[in-house]
Amino acid sequence: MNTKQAVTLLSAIAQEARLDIFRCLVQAGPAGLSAGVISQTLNIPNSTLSFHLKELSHAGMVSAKQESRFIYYSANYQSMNALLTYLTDNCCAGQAACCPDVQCQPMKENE
Amino acid sequence: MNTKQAVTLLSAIAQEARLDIFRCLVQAGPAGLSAGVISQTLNIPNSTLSFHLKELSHAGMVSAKQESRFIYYSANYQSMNALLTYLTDNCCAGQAACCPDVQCQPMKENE
DNA sequence: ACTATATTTCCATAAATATAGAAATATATC
DNA sequence: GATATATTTCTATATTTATGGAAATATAGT
Repeated sequence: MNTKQAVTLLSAIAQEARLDIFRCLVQAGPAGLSAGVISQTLNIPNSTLSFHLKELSHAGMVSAKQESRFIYYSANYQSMNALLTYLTDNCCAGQAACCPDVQCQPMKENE
Repeated sequence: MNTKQAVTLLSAIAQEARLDIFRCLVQAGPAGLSAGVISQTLNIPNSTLSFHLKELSHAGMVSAKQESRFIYYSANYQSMNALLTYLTDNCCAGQAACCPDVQCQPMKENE
């Protein structure tokens, strides 16, 4: 991971519609969601959604998989993880007193 | 943390100059660096740097502390951590098979 | 090949963002 | 109060990004 790559990934999710889309997909798990379902869930017009999905997948933040007429989009967890690692690498000048223990949290019932 | 707040933080670092600045500060630790040192280190003109520092601090990604003629900027680790947590919350539909163990890594000698 | 559904591309417009020189402001020292 | 240093604000310009309707493309079933 280098600065440019990280900026590409960050830019992809640094936008309200796309962050919503991304988080939807993160929570949906590896199976992903079709474009239509995302459009309905988040109330985003098709053409706008398509633009954002293209941005996300071009950046490598989500993956697309065609299945008959549907295209299933899913979060690219590898990219997400690489990005998080990049941001926290070597932090705090060795003081190790400032970083969280970020780990995958299984979804809770009430969320 | 909500979508808008997260987008604000992400937008702050989703830009090459600002990501460089931010990582510089992350690695510098809580003491931070003065604007002048950052300017020289990264070779960014004063006015441009000032613009980016304002973006970063306005977003809450860095903190500023005046000390005599100097202004010391430091990474806001709390914001960083909240952001990372927000991105990984409830991920993978409970499969818990996709997330990293992101933790503060003390700086290694050769870096 | 006709029809329905899913998604994307095209397009024009609107809005936000990045850049850096020059001038202004703030603080410190003599 | 004059001078030097640190940083910001002002300004204009250039560039990138977001939006959504309409048309186009792709896939599937009849």
